[in-house]
Amino acid sequence: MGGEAKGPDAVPSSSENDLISYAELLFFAYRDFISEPDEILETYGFGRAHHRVLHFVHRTPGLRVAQLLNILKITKQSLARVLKQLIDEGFVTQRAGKMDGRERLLYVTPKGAKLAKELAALQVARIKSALESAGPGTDAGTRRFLFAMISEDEQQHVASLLESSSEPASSDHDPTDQQ
Amino acid sequence: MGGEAKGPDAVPSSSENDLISYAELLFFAYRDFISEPDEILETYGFGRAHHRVLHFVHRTPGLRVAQLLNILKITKQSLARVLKQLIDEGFVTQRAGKMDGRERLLYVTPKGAKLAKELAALQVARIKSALESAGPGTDAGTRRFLFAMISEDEQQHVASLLESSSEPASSDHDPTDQQ
DNA sequence: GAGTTACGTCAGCCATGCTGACATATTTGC
DNA sequence: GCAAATATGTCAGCATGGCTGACGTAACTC
Repeated sequence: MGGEAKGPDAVPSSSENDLISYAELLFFAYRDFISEPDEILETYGFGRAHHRVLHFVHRTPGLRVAQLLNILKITKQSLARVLKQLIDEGFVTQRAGKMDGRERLLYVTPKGAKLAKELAALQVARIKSALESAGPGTDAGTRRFLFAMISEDEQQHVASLLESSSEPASSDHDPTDQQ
Repeated sequence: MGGEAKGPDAVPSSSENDLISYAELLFFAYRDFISEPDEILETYGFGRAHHRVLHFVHRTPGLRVAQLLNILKITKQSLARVLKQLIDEGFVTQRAGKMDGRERLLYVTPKGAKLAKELAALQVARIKSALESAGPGTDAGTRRFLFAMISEDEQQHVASLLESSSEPASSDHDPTDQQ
C-alpha cells in the first residue's frame, strides 16, 4: 500500500492514503467555503446558482449568455431560470450587442454589484485568513495546485478568464464598444 | 481596496482582486474534481451523494449513521434516501452495535469497496498529477491551506477524522469517541 | 431569401437538499 | 421495572437546480 517507490524527482511523496485525505480536505474546504454566502443568499431568496451567475457577470461585464454557459457548464435552461430571476429582481441587466444585435450582453446593476461584492468579501476574507494561517509562501503553490486540478482542456479557458479580470468581456468583437 | 499594508510577516500579498480569482480557481477545480467520478456513478444509477456516503463508510468502517450525518452536514432524510439505495443494492451493509444495539454500524461490502476504490483512484490520480505539475514542495502548504479553509469549529472534527484513517470507527463508545 | 446563430421559453423529469411528524428498538436512570 | 432519552427508520411533502427535447424569434451571413 505505501507505494513510495518513485523516480528521484517525484513529489516528495504523499502515500496513496494521504492523497485520499486530500480529496476529503477539498470536500470539507469547499463545503464550508460556500456555506457563508449561502446564508446571505437565502435572505434574498437566491441559491448558489444565482451566486455563480452574479459573480461572473460582475467580474466580466458584458459577458454573453453563451460564455456564461461555458463557464458554468450547465444547460441553457438551467441558466435561464436563475438568470431570469436576477434580471426580474433588478440585479442584472441585459443589453443587445451593438455590432451583433442577437447577443444579450450581461451587466450587473448597482444593486447587483453591491450583493456581488458582499458575497465576494466573505469568501475573500476566508481565503485571506486561510493563506495567512497556512503561512507565507503558500500562496503561489496552492494557486498552481488548484489550477492544475482543472481539466487540461479547460485550463486555457480559465487562464484567459482570470487574466481578463476586471476588463470588460470582449463581447462585441469590437474593443471600443463597451457600454 | 488594494490593501497591501500588512505586518512584516504577512502573506507576500495577493491583491484583493487576486484573492477573488482564488475563489474562482476553487470553483473550477472542484467542478472538475467531481466530474470524473460522476460519470462512473451514472452507470450505476448513483450520484454524488452516493459517492460521499460510500467514500466515508469505506474509509471509516463501522461508522455510525449519526457520525455520517455530522460529516456530510445533511439531514437524516437526505441521507436515508441514498443510504437505503446503497444497502438495497449491496454496496453497504449494517450491523447492530455489540455494546449498543441501537447503533447501526456501516460497512462497505466487497462490491462497495471495489467501487469506492475505483472512484478514489480517479481522484487520487488527479491530485497526484496536480501536485506534480504544481512542483515539489507544494504539498504541505496546500494541505495547510485547505485545512485552514475549513470553518474553525469544524477543523477539530476533520483533523481527527483524517488521523483515524483506515482504523475502524470507535463505534462502541470508545472513550476517544468525540461525537 | 435560406440557413445559421444567439437567445428565450415551454413542458416535464430527476437528484438531492429541506421540514415536521411519527414509529420502533434499545439503553439508561430513577 | 418502567419512564425517558437515544439511535435509527420512515412517511409526506416542498424547493432548488441539474437535465432533455422541442420550438419560436430576431438578427446576422451568404
